[in-house]
Amino acid sequence: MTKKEETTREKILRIAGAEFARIGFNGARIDEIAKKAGCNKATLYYHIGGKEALYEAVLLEVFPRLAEEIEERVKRAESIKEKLHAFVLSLVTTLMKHQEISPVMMREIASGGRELPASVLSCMARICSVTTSLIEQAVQEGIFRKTDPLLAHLMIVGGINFYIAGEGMRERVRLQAEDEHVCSENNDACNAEKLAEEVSSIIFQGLQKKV
Amino acid sequence: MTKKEETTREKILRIAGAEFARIGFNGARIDEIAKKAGCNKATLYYHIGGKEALYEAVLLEVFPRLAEEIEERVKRAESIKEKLHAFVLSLVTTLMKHQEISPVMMREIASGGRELPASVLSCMARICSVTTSLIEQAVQEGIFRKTDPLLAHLMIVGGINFYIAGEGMRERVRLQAEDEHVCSENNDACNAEKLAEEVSSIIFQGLQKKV
DNA sequence: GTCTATACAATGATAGAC
DNA sequence: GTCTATCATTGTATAGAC
Repeated sequence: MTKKEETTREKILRIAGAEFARIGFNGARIDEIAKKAGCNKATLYYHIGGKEALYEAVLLEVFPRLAEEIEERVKRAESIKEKLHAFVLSLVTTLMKHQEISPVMMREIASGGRELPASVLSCMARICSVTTSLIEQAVQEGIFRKTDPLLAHLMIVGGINFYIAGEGMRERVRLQAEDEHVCSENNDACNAEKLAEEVSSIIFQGLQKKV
Repeated sequence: MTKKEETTREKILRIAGAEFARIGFNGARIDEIAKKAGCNKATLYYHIGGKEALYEAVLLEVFPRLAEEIEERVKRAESIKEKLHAFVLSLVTTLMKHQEISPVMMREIASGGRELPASVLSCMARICSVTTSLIEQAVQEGIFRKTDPLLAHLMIVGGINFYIAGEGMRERVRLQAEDEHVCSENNDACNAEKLAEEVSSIIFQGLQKKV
């Protein structure tokens, strides 16, 4: 194992990821990222090369690996139910580990992926394809009723992203109205296993063909 | 009925909504909004008063009405199943009618609602509360199995938002890879009724206690 | 109410010393 | 590879004429 010291480039990417997640591409400031990364703005430009390149570098640090992992784990699982669960668990685990992805993904979708590098776009398409073809297969086999696979996919992905990225907003809501009885005072599903089990079972049962 | 001519202020708000939806608060430009609204930048400041005020005005144009409508329609429905469907249909209809809301909402959640005016935040809390208490009630009555109401809520809201706001990205994906067989070549669930029926039935069936 | 002109700050980016 | 200093541009906001 090589020496475990973070290079300047790695540190910049890590900080930049957090900043892009917090306030988005347009909101993030090169100055701020450099400062938080403990280096000079010029140093950042030396290593990376500009704001757009920085953004792409951050995304490429995560998305290809995510797509690969999902494809692999789903393939390894056997039944439809297990494949579905593998997909959800894989997604949840990654999104919880890399907290910056959910916010960035959500902003990109909101923007119609207009600024998204093609490389990243194709990763998202791959991920989407895993679920939709899985569901189509289940429909063919008569396990699921006829449905729009894309919608089911987006209920999974959208639900998980809202759940994970939404923690910040829920906290703000809590602070604002301590007395009003608002949602989620006890969100105990916030460990990956539980969350994945819950989501995949809702979708599986919800799509099952009634006998 | 008063004369149906759009005032300058109304036009500014309409254009601003579209711009905030397209590129977010930080991305939107006062210059651009004024230009598209066919007026001068100074005129915009005269009518509204600043970028933040503009943002809040745009949101207040929609969110309170949305929250009210949802509460009202859900209350009018009778069974749990009908209430759930009323919620989803109401949400879908409004989000499809006011295309700018989904993107703005998603960006706000991504940002932890940090820039969100308290007035708007409370609307979102009200909406959230409708589903969660509905689901809690169903759990009490033994219709639904024990579950995290917030998660179910977010699967509905997240799924719908991803579905509606995601159209732009899906188009980009299609353009990029015309030959690759990607998701959603026939998304025929894109009318409000069908979409709502699909979502609410997945959630209802998915949460039902098995007999 | 709407315009022109402009002040003023912030920001992405670079040149050049060390 | 990292820094200081600086530039050019853009973007929010306002003053004042009409």
